Amino acid sequence: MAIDSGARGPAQLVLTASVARRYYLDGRSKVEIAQEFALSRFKVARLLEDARSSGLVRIEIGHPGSVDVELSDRLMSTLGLQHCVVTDTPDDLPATMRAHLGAAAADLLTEIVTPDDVLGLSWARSVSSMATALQRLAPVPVVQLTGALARPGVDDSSIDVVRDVARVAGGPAYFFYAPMSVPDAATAQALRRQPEVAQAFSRIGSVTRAVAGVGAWEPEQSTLFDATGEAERRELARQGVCAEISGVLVDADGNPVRSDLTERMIGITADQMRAVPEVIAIVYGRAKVHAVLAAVRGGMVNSLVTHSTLAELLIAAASS
Amino acid sequence: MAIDSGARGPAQLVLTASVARRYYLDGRSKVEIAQEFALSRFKVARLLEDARSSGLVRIEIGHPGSVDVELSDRLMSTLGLQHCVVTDTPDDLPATMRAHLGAAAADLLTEIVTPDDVLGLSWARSVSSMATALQRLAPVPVVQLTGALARPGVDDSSIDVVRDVARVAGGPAYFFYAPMSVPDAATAQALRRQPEVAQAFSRIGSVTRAVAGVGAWEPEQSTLFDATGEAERRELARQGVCAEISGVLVDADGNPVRSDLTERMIGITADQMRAVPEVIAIVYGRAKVHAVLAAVRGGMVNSLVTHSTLAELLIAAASS
DNA sequence: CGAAGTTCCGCTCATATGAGCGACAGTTGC
DNA sequence: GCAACTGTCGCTCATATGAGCGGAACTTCG
Repeated sequence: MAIDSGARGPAQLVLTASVARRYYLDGRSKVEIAQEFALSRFKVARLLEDARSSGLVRIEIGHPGSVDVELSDRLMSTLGLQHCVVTDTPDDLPATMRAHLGAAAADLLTEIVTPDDVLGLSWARSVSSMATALQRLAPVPVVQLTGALARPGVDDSSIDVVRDVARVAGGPAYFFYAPMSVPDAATAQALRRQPEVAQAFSRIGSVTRAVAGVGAWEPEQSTLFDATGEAERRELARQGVCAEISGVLVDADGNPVRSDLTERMIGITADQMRAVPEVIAIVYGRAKVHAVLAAVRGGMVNSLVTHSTLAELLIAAASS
Repeated sequence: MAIDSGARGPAQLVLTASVARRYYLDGRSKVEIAQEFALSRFKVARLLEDARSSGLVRIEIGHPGSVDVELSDRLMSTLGLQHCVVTDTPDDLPATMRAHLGAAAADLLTEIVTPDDVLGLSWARSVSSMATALQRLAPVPVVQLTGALARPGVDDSSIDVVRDVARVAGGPAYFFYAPMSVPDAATAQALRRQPEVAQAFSRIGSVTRAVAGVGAWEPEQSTLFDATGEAERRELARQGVCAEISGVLVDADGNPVRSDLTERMIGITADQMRAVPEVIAIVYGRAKVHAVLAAVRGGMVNSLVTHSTLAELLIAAASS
């Protein structure tokens, strides 16, 4: 009936509360409190335990901003991430969410990038949103990790993400104009030999932090999927492709899936991506649960910027 | 602008929250946390300080019942009381408040009275309410401290408070039937020599805990005031009478006021009351602020059972 | 560029604290 | 009446913790 299991009567209750106030709010030591109330310090400790377990003292952790720190923490430890930022952005328009998460990711990047870092950027709309929101960055080199994939009819005007970010940072930019995938391996080979491309690629090994999006191998859930022919999509799906991270395809366990397409891609390879110390993915949408899990399990991604809904789903899926 | 002064970015924020959760909610030690996050224990301590001062960690003390523990604590330390129970009873009908406070006082008494105590009861409606609510009490002697003062037209049917409480306790009752005040000193003298009265009075010195009401020397604020002739009321007011506790009259500083009436009272004296180790007063109503302060200052009362409104007023008045 | 703050960090050492123990009192069941 | 049980208390001793310090990195001026 009574919720307060510890207290036997009002005097006990008030005493416990007094002790708790002095300890938790006034910051006095248990020894001091014990002296003040003529109790043993053990008694004080037991009263405080009672106060905690009976709910007389309630401790809450949270903050007034848009970051759900508790959820971020849980997601971080559940997936073993390096960094994790979960915003409580409502699940409305993709563009809105992208903007929110982009801003959150920009804040994160501003905070964690040091002058010793080398920043890699993949081509994704969420990365572009981040670039837009970015206002300050340590002076680091910025390296383009993949070719661009402009979708017909959609002008993102954001092929210059790398250049923009480098301008904010005040560091050198290693970028190139090339598509993410081409029709045949020979063309890809040729492109990779282009001076700008080759120079950017030569820097990939020294990248210390990268930002990418994660796509699920489904319609509308990956720019690369949408740009790939139907037959090839199906073939790749048959081979177990589950997620696409900056052009790198992995199956549900996070293992890279090699295929014809791999040869025709202009961009970072699976091994190179795994070698980057920190890859931050900006992801949103319920549909991407398994793709994100795959990317994390495969070691492609080790930090996340996402929203509450997906975070909860990820935790649930990872725990089962 | 930002309330969280401590955190410089989302990563810092999430880290601080994680550390705080492990420390405050999971009960891990700072050393453990330091190891887990590869920080020095000092850094952990500083993060926790930040978390506290920035409001990321909020600690509240309160409980779901009717006792306002925080206010009780503050009133207790402000007035230097032994015990204090403040309920958040709304200020409605006096009878309702009396019943609530009576129940609270009964709980308090049940809790703090030990078999070694001797209990003294004064005559007051609030004490009667307490007796009604009392359901359990250590087997102690119960001593009547004053004569009764039945008001014309009000049948309290509670002249037997002492007998009732003693029955609940299972201890001996020392009670008598006599009025609180009589028209002349000689009659008072004679009454005091009555065997029952004398026997009860002889126990007053051994009383260890007493329960009383506190009256303000104003109309409707003291049964004794209302029962006293107008001339005498005024004369006593002129002498500075501010409060009445179980028939004992004190001025605003708590000093006893001796007068004709004193000689004509049947009950405990000021000196005897001050000698009782713990006198618990049950008081309600905004009008009694100064009376209660006087009673406490004079050492007549050293524990209080009251309601939030009066408690706040008492704290405000005592602090000024 | 150099000097004077300013902030952050991790150290030492005295103190505060917790785990676990045995003593003791009150309760229960025979 | 007595024995087992239960809950409370305060102890010891190893560990956790805080106050205050000095050094290093970074800022801010001249």
